[in-house]
Amino acid sequence: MTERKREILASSQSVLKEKGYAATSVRDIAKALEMEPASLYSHFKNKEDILKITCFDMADKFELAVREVNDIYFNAEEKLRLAIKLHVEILTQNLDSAIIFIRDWRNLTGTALEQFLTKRNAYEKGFREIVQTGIDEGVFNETDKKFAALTILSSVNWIVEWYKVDGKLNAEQIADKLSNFILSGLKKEMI
Amino acid sequence: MTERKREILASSQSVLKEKGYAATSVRDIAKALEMEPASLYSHFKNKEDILKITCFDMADKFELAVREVNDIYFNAEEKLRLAIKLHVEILTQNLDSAIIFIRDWRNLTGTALEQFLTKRNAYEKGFREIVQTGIDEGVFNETDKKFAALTILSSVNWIVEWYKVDGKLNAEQIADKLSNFILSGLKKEMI
DNA sequence: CTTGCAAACTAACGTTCGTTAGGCAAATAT
DNA sequence: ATATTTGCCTAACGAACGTTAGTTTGCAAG
Repeated sequence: MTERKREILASSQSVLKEKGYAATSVRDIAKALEMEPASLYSHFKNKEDILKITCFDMADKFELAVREVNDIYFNAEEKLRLAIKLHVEILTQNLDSAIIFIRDWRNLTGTALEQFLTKRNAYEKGFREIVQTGIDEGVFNETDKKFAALTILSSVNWIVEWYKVDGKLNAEQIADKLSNFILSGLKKEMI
Repeated sequence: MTERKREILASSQSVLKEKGYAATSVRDIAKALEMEPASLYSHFKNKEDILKITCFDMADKFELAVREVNDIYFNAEEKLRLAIKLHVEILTQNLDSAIIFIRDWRNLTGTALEQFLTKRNAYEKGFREIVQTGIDEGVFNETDKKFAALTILSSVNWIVEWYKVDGKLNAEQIADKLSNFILSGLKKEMI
């Protein structure tokens, strides 16, 4: 990926995050770059290509992060805290892409959609494994793993709806708050 | 609203929820109804009208529910459990509309968008008040109310992503699970 | 100086989009 | 029985869509 392509991608993502993939035209994207719509096709195969690259880049980042966490030998609480921290960091450091990843993946078609779902599923499985670890260790309440993992991910992903880069909370603080919120619900009370 | 209009609206929502508002054409909607695109305009002002009605109907339902909860004198835990239960019921009983409400409201324009956001804000405020009640009563941990309310709502809204009408969990069971998950995180430990 | 290449351009293609105008038939109201 | 309304139709509009073909520009390597 050339420097210029990365530049164009970043601008495209900034435009796409505003109105969503389907409601944004190639002409909108070109306009923000002060170039002709046709010029974009020197860099990208087509419009969906931009979406594909964005979604898969994000999916790769998340997949890598959760695999890393599961490879390291921590206890479950540490694992979950780390997973949430890495997730929040990826979200906040790539906010435009993250918004597109979360909202617009449905516009992928054909095999791209299938592959995306496979990747996303692997990621969710990673979270479920963390929850399972906690149950095995006896520190998390027995619970529907899938339900718990999805609930956790939904809370975490939702931050893109309100996170502002210059807000008063940084990624680590958000991750801490969220982890506390989630964990004290999941953790078995040790009386 | 005539019977026929309601019928067309329901079918439209069923189509819209699949690919999203922006990616769905008026022709797609008409096709599902086995009628001509132009005929839709006997019932709706334009395409956005369908989105508007859908989003505002849902917003009204939610707003009514949370106001009801806040009017009734319950303790905070009961209030939150009831609010979540009502919310889940509204979601699951209007799944098509709910999906559109959650995913596609951004496609509203002008004053409709403003009014929608005002309504949604009132709803979130209702949730925040419940959290506040709990803090006042000393049964919820002191916490950023806005943060807590948004996190709760995100978990609850996310169920539209995996809820299946014929699944093994009904609305009440989902609400119970979610409430337990959320509440034991929010509740102060009484040792 | 020439060649090669990357990145942009102009022009336009065929398609699909949301929407309107006007008419026709059946149901309903007077 | 007649008038009105409702619900749909056919036809078509202009605009916007994603994309392609072919060309020009500017820079870097030979």
